[in-house]
Order: sequence, then C-alpha cells, then structure tokens
Amino acid sequence: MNSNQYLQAAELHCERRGCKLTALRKQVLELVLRHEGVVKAYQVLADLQKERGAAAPPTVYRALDFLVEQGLLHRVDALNGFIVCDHFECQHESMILVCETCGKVQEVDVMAALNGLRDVAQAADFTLSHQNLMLTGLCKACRV
Amino acid sequence: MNSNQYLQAAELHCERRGCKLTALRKQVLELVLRHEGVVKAYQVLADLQKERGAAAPPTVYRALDFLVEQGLLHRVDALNGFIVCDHFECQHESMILVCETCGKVQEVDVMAALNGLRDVAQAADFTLSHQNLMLTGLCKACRV
DNA sequence: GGCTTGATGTTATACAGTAACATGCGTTCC
DNA sequence: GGAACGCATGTTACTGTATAACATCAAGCC
Repeated sequence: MNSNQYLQAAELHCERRGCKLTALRKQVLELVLRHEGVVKAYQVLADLQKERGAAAPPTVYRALDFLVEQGLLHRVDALNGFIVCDHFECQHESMILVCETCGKVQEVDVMAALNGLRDVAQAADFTLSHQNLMLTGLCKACRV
Repeated sequence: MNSNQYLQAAELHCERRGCKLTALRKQVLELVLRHEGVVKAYQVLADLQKERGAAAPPTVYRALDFLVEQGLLHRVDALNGFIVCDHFECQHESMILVCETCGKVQEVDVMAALNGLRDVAQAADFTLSHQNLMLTGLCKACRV
C-alpha cells in the first residue's frame, strides 16, 4: 500500500466512524507517513511549519490525538513519539517492538499470545483494555 | 516488609551489584516509598527540597535513574512516573497494570505468560530484553 | 601530596504537552 | 437570508518533563 492509497483508506475509515479526516489532519498524517518509524510531535510541528508557515503545538497535538483515537497512529510512550498503524481496518492487538539500540520500531500482531497475559491480569482483578503492547529489545540488525 | 527493612535490603542489593546506595539515593528511594503507587520526578524533587533545601532536577533524575538501573524502581512511561519494585531480588518479569480511571498501579508476575510474546517477537527477528510490561485497563474498584 | 574516579551541585536550556480563549466555517432551522 | 449551533482551527501563554554542560567535592590509590 503506497502513501496515497493509505491516505484514501484512512479517509474512508474516518468517514465510516462518523468523523472527518480534514485537510489539516490529513496533512499531519502525511507528515508522519513520510518518516520511517517513530516521529516526535515537535518534529511534525517543524515539518508543518515548513509547509504552511505559522503553526503552534496545539495544532499538531490535536491532529495527532485525533489520529490516535481513530487508530491510524499509535503513541509510543517510551519514546514520546508516534508511529503509523498500517492495519487500522482489522480488529487487532499488536505488540510494538522498540529496538534499544537503533530505536527502530516494528509492529506485530499478537492476538493469541495476549490471552495468557489477559488471564494473569484477570486473576489480579484487572480488566485489560484493548491495547498495544510496547516491548523493548534488540532488532535483527542490532543483534550481534 | 516495612520501609526500613526494604531500605536495608536495597542497600545490600546495591552492594552485591558493586555499587553504592548513597545517602542521597537512599533519601530519594525513601521519598518514593512514602507514596503509594506512581510518583513523579518533580514530586520527589519538591519533597527533597522540603527536606534538604535547594535541589535541582538533575539531582533527582540522577538518583531515580540509578534506582531504576538497580531494579529498585520501575519507570512508568505512560505516566511519566516511577513506582517501587518490591521484589527486586528475584529474577522476574512483571506486568504493570495501570488503571485508566484511577491511575492506580499494580505489579504482577508474569514469567510464564510472557513466553508466548517472546515467541512472537522471535518470529519477527526481535529479541526481547528482560523487561516489564505496562498495560492499561480497569482495576477492580473502577470496573462497574 | 597529587591524581583519578564517581557523586553531587548549579545554571541554563531543550523538549513535551495543555489551558483558555479567539476566530472561522459549514449546517440546520426558522 | 440570517441566527444559532457545533466543531475545527488559530493564538497566547504557560506548566511539566528532562538533559547538557560545566563546577565542585570526597574517597581511594599511587
């Protein structure tokens, strides 16, 4: 799926969910797409300023929050960053693997394996939300 | 284990690992212990200032980083906070459950359940580090 | 004593995120 | 058409989180 296809699909996805991927939101999504892996809010802000002049933090944060809500982006807490989710259509639970060395990020599906964790949480009287796990380790390239 | 016992055990733990739980570090650890659940760095800083006058952010962050490295504290990325780990002695992999509603945090052991995730990561050519999972959901009290 | 090493102090600043209010703009309802 | 509403965006100012860089201090070693 190329960038344009993605944006089109994203637009449809939003419509189906009863909200609008406005020009600004689309532009922010596009800026995130342009980077590989994790992007920081202030990076997006800088990019946005290059493209449309003045822009303040709230502009970017609002768009990013929206995109996360729609499932188009994931927030990576450990890095204060955001990554594109490229399978927002399907119900999924994914695990986000963050390489300690190079910082690269990949997302893998993990529906089945999560059940074990869900059981443990349940035993502790805790109900897991639908969510994305974030785990750290070493990616193939950084493993010696 | 009460607070004093904990601090003593922590001191020993550090010595065994070839480093020192200095007076400052001990004081910071104590301040974290005093709170239930997650504490913020700047909260600790404020507490520290009350006890010893002037103190700047790096003082606290350095101590907190040290304590995390030694396994005495866990960082809770999603909340920009820290919690005490009360079983730093044993090799463990734990899952930290953060309630979306009340923000309370609990830590449960999850050695076994993690293996499923490890397998999935391995299949994606990714080696998980020894780590603590952080998951969100609803605790018993907040579930209606 | 003089040197090294690691911990702490200090100053300044970078980076992350939000509150609060103003403005614009399309829809609906009359 | 135009009033009223709701939502997106713009703007200002601020709060909160974290670190770089350099200065100082204290303990151990030769």
